[in-house]
Amino acid sequence: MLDALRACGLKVTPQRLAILNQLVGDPTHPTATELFGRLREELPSMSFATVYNTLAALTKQGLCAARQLESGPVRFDPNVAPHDHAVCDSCGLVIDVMTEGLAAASAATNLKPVQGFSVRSVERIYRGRCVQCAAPNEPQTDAEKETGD
Amino acid sequence: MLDALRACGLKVTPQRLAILNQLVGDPTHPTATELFGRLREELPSMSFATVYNTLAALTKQGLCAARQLESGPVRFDPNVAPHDHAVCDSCGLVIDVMTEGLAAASAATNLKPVQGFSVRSVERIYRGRCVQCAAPNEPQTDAEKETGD
DNA sequence: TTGCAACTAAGAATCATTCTAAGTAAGGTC
DNA sequence: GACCTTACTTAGAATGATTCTTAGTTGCAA
Ligand SMILES: [Mn+2]
Ligand SMILES: [Mn+2]
Ligand SMILES: [Zn+2]
Ligand SMILES: [Zn+2]
Repeated sequence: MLDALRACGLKVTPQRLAILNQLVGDPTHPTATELFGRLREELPSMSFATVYNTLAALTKQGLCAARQLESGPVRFDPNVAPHDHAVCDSCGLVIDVMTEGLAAASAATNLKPVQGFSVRSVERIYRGRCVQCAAPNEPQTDAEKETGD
Repeated sequence: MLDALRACGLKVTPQRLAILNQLVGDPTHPTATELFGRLREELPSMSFATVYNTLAALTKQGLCAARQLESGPVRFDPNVAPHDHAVCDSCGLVIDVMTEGLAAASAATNLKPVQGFSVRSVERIYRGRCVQCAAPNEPQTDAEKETGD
């Protein structure tokens, strides 16, 4: 953590360590607001702007990635390796999907120019319903997720 | 146009006809603000909220699609057939990319459940630089696009 | 025609994000 | 270890996108 910051020329501060620790290993693709909420007790004086500033700095240095998978706030991803995402239409859940086999080969193929574009990356978004929400009886809403229901 | 609105139970109003006419056949994936700007002379009294209301109604009825391809405002797409997009890192240009051959087959394959998700659709986003911006001499910025430079 | 639900206009409100100004502290230098 | 410089943090204002509210208007079915 500490080394990762130094390695890319960012000063090591308690705020940055806390944000990076919170984000690393979190597979839920949290928003800035979610991270801010989780860090309030650890660093009660931290400003919201610092969360945005820090996430922007980390993103620019490639320590995390910003993803806009749907309308609403940007989500942050500690997984900077190329991968795809599945997004639940019903509850908003986002999970990583590793491209594999034929798909991976196809992704490589797709780095060929497309209609004049010089392609730097290809990402795929699977939309549908997660396991919870696909179950016919109890579709989980965003509101329910928040109350832990 | 007129029929399309009636066919899905929406009342026909001058505002809706104007918005739909403006959007249909426009391949640039305009934002609500862009559409509002273009319609000001035709319907000077139209409210911004009406543009949003109408686009939401059209989207719900499947007459257009809302796409969040990057951070910033949502873009609207008259092309509701499944297709992919290429987005220019430099100037923001968005173009349609039709999936073809192997890629199309792979897309069909991908409608299999992914890690428990029941997949409704798969979309792909190609990121890179458009023809203008890939040219080494005169990369086109958003600002330049607006002034027509 | 008439009635009413659906629609529109105007502006306030909300949400996400960025900016500004002033103070603070990390980390290199002596 | 004290000092300096500059990057960083804070608080709050500002901006931009979108949604909400309320009151007035209109498409269109009966
Ligand atoms: Mn991810
Ligand atoms: Mn399109
Ligand atoms: Zn779900
Ligand atoms: Zn471009």
